[in-house]
Amino acid sequence: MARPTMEDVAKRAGVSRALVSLVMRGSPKVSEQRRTAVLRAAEELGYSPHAMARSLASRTSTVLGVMVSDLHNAFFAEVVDGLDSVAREQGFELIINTGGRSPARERRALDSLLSFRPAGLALLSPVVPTAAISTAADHLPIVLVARSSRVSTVDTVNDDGEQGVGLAVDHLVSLGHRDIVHLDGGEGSQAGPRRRGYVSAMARHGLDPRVVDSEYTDTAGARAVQELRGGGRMPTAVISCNDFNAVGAISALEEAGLGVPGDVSVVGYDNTSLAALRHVSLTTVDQPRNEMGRLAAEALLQRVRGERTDPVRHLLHPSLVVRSTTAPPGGAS
Amino acid sequence: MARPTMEDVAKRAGVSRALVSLVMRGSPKVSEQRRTAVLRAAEELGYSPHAMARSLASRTSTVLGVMVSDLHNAFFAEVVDGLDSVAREQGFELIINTGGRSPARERRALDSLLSFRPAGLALLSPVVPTAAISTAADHLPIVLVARSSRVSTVDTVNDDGEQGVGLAVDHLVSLGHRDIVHLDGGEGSQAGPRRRGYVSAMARHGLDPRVVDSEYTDTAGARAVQELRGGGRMPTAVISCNDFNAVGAISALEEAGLGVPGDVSVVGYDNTSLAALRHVSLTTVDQPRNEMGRLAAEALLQRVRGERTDPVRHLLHPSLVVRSTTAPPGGAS
DNA sequence: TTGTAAGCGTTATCAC
DNA sequence: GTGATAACGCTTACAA
Repeated sequence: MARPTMEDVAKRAGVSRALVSLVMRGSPKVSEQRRTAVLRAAEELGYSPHAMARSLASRTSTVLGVMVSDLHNAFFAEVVDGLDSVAREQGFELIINTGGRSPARERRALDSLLSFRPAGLALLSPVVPTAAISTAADHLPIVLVARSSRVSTVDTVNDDGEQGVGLAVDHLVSLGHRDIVHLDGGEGSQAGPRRRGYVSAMARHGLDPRVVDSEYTDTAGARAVQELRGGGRMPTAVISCNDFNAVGAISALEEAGLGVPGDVSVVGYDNTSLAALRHVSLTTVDQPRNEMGRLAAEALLQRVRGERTDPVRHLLHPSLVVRSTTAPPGGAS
Repeated sequence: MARPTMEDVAKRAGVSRALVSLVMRGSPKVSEQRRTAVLRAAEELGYSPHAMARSLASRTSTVLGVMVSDLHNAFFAEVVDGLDSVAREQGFELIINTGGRSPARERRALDSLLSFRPAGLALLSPVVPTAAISTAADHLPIVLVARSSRVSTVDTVNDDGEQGVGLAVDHLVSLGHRDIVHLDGGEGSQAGPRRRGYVSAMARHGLDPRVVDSEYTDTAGARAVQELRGGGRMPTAVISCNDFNAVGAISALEEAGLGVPGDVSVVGYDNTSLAALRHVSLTTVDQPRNEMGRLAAEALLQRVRGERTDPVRHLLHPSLVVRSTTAPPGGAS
């Protein structure tokens, strides 16, 4: 059960521990003969280097910590993919931990990650208080994804939610819609910019904004539509705060006998895999998630290498993906 | 930037390093006075213990490694939740890594996890070769989730796919269906048991099985339905290998002008959050994912504590969740 | 090119 | 109760 150590390999190869260390790290100043001897001994013993001991001795780390606030949301999976590919390219590896969208669990996840002394930390849509983040930022580089912050020592990567919802409004207006409602994300992350984007885009087109309180879930989307029906005037188009909400809205509309997009057009946000399902085929706003992950990793590694100390704030351009849930108002179903 | 060490805390509190260590580990044999002094010093310095150094010195680990084959599949998120809660209860923490369903990436993820010398390893639906797994199993406890294995040194946790699909067949037969097709998962994990369950359940009811090759994606499900239409006889019911496949099948059926469940009933597998969306409302087979995670963690920790060396093979009972995509054949749409 | 020796931050074993 | 001191597995000057 006990794993072999460098000492074991050294003994078997008849060399010193230090030499094994050099071979393991691919140093050029080792004779070919010794190198193969060491490598063979390691192979025979099934030796693999002890990352923790290495990091302890070298006072360096090749680990980036990632805190994913919610593993259930596929949004983060692609951000992690982006982080992973850049990290790997540059010789770093990821360790992931999850916060379950609870500040308490997130705090523990953060501490756990920190206890491994990673070179840097990426927090994906964290809900922990800013204070905890800025304290941690005193000790290592931190990048926030899908959460903005004014802390001057952390980098941030976000999509421009204002612009994204603006694209959705423009699209609907160009189709001829004038009565467009926004189903709001409430306290949810990034809900603010999306709402602001809606309001200002409507104003730009000289239209009256109508915001209905809702949340980032499909039942909330359905409920919002029911409220809308109770309230009297039905809009010709709905812009949801995210894809889940949009799907809930669609099913409530259909239950009410309203066709999508025949009677009401619906636009989502995030372009999750759900939106791409042919059964759903939702027009939605795409965030460049993979790119966000890549930029986050790069921001982290720049700081790790000491290339930069000023904070960087990436604001990426979202794009509209037109599918089958939007059409001119009053068109055939 | 450099983090404070135990030495720093000791100095500030005016005690020895060993005493700080005792306090950090909550030893009872420390005077109340010194304890609070140490704790305060640690707080002021922002000290947090160095997990790697601790593990190195104590020759123990309180870390469980988790390799998630595919972060995009929400199935695993709940398994991780189960693992996490048990691990936490027993004073362990998780570090997660992802394999992206590629054997090469998975190997790297495995090595990375191993390099932290965790107390045990949970592999969620891994695709790495058995050899790699059994080699690793020589050095630490390993549990496989959603992947069976005959390796005598690893534990496994699976749902009984045969039984699960049997439930689906029974349900459809009790509704009056006799012409039931299975859309097969091909090489996918757990596709074999599901197919066998279908065949034997059909035989039990004296019905002819009909298996159509497919895959675990919605486009594959749609394609299989198109083949079925081209082939002539349409069944009255379809059992998909998983929920994604089922949703694809539904949309292809609807595009063909066939109502679900009016003309054709559809059953999925996994009870993912997708199936629960009201817009989908899919009848499906539920795996007790959280429970699977909990059992996996418990199996691991039993071995870690040396309480057991014989392998354990958990085979959990799935259950049927009846929603809106199944009805008697020939019924109204 | 190779070996020796001194750490890295912690725990464990003793004495006091 | 408290404090030295020797590990843990590895890296890294520095010497040889």
